Amino acid sequence: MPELPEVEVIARGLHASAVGRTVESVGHADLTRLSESAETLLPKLPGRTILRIYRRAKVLLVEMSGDLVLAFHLKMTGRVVHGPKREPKRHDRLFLLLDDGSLLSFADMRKFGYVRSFTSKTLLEWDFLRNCGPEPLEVPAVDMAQRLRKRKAAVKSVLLNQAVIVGVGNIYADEALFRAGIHPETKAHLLGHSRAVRLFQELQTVLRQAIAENGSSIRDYVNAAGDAGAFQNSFNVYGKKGERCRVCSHTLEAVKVAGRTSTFCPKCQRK
DNA sequence: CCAAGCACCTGACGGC
DNA sequence: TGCCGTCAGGTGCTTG
Repeated sequence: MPELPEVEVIARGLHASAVGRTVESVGHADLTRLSESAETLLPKLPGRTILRIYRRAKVLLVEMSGDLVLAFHLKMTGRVVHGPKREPKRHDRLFLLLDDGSLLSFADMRKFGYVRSFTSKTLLEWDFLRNCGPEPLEVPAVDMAQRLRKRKAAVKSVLLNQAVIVGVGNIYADEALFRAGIHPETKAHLLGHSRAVRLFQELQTVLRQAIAENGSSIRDYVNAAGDAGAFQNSFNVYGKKGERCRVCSHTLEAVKVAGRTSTFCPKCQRK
């Protein structure tokens, strides 16, 4: 489900509504295949106060008192929602009951996602984050262009590679490539400097716009309050194979790059 | 080190 | 209606 904009929107929403609340109890837990076992994770939580909720790459981080950080990776279908207490449903994975009677819930239909706990020290040592590249909204487009052009793979797969730049997934890779007029199969190292810079300028624009519009909802994504985003209404190419290009009216096509469907306009996007 | 391909799950949708 | 194949906002592991 969530790429950078969606996780960012969730983090901001949770930060605004849940900071200062203390965990009273774990109301429900289905930790099957959840990376950290129930015996080690659950007893750590009651009594801790939520201090800060933020995002790094596509990971949602919940900083709690007593030097504990919960890391949620939502993968394709994970949700973290803060709202009124309710009964567990089929795909709910973890319920944290808070001291104002509200509920912080994690659900994940496909079970790809996970929760792990860290101290501030072990979080820094976590291989996943250590292997992550820079944040696209914190680094100049010129610097990202230089990183990209060191790779020989298709530009689309380089955009998806979290070791190069974090936060970009299939939606925003396709949308940024369209805006920059670049064919997804173009070899990254063959892109000229100016086209690579343009690509990251467009990427930054599309990520900021998506955050402002509350993220993109295809089927599963909802924000911290359980509401859908609106940016899917602004897509130019993602999921639009066979439709007309908004710019030139040519029929949009799709190819597989790095195993992912990549939709593009063959007239507007050149190798 | 880099790149490619499949595995991990469940559900929705289209074709027959 | 129902069965079957395909596809889905991501990453991890294996192989070359």
